[in-house]
Amino acid sequence: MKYSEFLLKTQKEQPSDVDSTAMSYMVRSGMVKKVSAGLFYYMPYFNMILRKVSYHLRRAMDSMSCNEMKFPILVSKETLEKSGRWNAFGKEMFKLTDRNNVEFAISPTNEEYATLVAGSFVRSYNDLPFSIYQIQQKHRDEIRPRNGLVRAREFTMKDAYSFHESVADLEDYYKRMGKAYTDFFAKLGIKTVPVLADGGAMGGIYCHEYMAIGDEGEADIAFCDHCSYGANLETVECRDIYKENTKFKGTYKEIITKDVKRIVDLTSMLMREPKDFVKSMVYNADGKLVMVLVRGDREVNEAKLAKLLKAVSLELATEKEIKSIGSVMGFVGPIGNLSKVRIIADFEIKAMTIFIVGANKKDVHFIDVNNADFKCEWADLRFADSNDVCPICGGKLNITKGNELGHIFALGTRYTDKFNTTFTDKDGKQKIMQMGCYGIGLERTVASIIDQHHDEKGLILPLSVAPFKVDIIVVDVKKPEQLDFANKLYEDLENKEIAVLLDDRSERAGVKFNDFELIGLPIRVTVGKALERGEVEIDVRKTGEKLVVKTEDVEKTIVNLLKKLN
RNA sequence: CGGGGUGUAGCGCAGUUUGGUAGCGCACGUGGUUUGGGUCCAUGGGGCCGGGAGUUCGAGUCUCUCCACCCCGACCA
Repeated sequence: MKYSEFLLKTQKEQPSDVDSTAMSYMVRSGMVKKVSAGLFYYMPYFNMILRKVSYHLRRAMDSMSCNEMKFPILVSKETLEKSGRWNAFGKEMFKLTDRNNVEFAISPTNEEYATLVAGSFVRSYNDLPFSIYQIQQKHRDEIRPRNGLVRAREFTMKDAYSFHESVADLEDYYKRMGKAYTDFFAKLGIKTVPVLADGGAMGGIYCHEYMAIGDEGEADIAFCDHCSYGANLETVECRDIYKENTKFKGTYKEIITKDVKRIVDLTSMLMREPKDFVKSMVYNADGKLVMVLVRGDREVNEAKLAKLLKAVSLELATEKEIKSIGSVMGFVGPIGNLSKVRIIADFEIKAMTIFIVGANKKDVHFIDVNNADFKCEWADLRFADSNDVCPICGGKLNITKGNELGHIFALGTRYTDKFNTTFTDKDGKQKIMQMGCYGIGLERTVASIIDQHHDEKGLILPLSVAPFKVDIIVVDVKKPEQLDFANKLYEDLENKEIAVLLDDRSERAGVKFNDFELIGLPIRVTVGKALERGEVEIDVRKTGEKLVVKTEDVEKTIVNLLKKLN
């Protein structure tokens, strides 16, 4: 490709509304342009990188004997209701209606179709296992799109689905797919770690997220120092290591706290720390009201709560609902004449002796409350932090940020049950298939490559994803000998299947050098004044290595450098 | 959905307080200059000042309204 014919416009200035380093480089290097919230133009250079990523992804899927196909993007309400996801995915899906008033969703992922495909093609165990995948645009009506391409409303997803005759076979395939994911990300130069995660709307037996480590990551992940344990922070179990302490039982009394609802305001008023409070929050779980207690400086872990209650929908109660249990918003607590409400407290509260809670009356709190002053169930309801220990071995937990690039699920019969997807087993009996699904977000993957491979001047693309391996810079395009030599080299390299960007623009050398560094191609060949001595210069972006080579040795040198970079 | 903010040239912004010919930098065109690290000089083009309604002799600026986008929150009961 000649730069003069390539639609690539870089910019010097920092874009104003980007919130991540990767996004800033993507905009400056002319890769993407935002159209509206969470929607982007993918400009040619970015599109080429995406194609490189897809290429490696297809090879990874090939290695898993996974068959590429394509599902419709529209899925009917009827189909999604069968799996229960019309509601479970809910507002996250874009929905539309056809001229006959049939409702559809623009698919957020395709378990339903995959299951239907399995049902219609698999007759007996002889057809199993099999797996299918597609690389397709996905649409999600995100609450708030952010972080550029990391949380967009439209994105490219590789979604794969596998079907098995037994759980053992599923688990074997799941493990191998995990390995294929790790290798795939490594091929792109991304450091990832698999962590145990929460299935959310997908459901299933268990699942792992593939997290790219990065300071600007959206998710918190925890690792153990000693064993190989790694998990999304929201799933990390906090052990019940607390002994009930009833020392100051029954000593509580009312205090007036007029117009003070928030804990921060109460702390200054009462000269206490947030951890001297117990927060009481009322949730509506599938229509039932539940009061949840956590220490004042903690946050309720809704994923854990939903799991405990086996709730599909979980929301904070409204003011009206709080009234209905005999309390007042802002002054909720576990002590008093409360009706129709289950009270669940975090384990940690067991050890608390004198603390503050709402008194279920406007402008009143109780002070010096003991955990034995009310009845409740105990459970693990909070987020773990770095003071918690590894739930497997008891080692020290480290907490860091990461971005979820891939997510694999051992679904079991979560979907195949609903669609009655059966096969005839060896014994002649009909059995339900075991299923797994495996996703990767492509744009996020590119963002993580950039996040992990850049310097202050721009990108440093790994060879595996660089759309061009070599950038030939013609210092002075008005000198025919420079242009001729560059053109010849360009053709020779292209004939060897080495993709080249030939910078033949009539810009000053500095502009071309800066663009080379910004867009991050691996090798720069400078055709300039040294050509008079029969020499050109070669720069390696990643290592900073600089070579001066004879014109007749250029090709050989490039081939060798590329081998070394690989 | 709640709170806050911003909409002015392709991009980044000033101008709005106090109404009076729409500006700056980058980018772009032309001429020259320079030529191995984003040259310099001159000159030019480009705007429904987010949309609508109003107040006014006159609105980018004031009022009302709608829209879009951004940030924070959406559990702090």
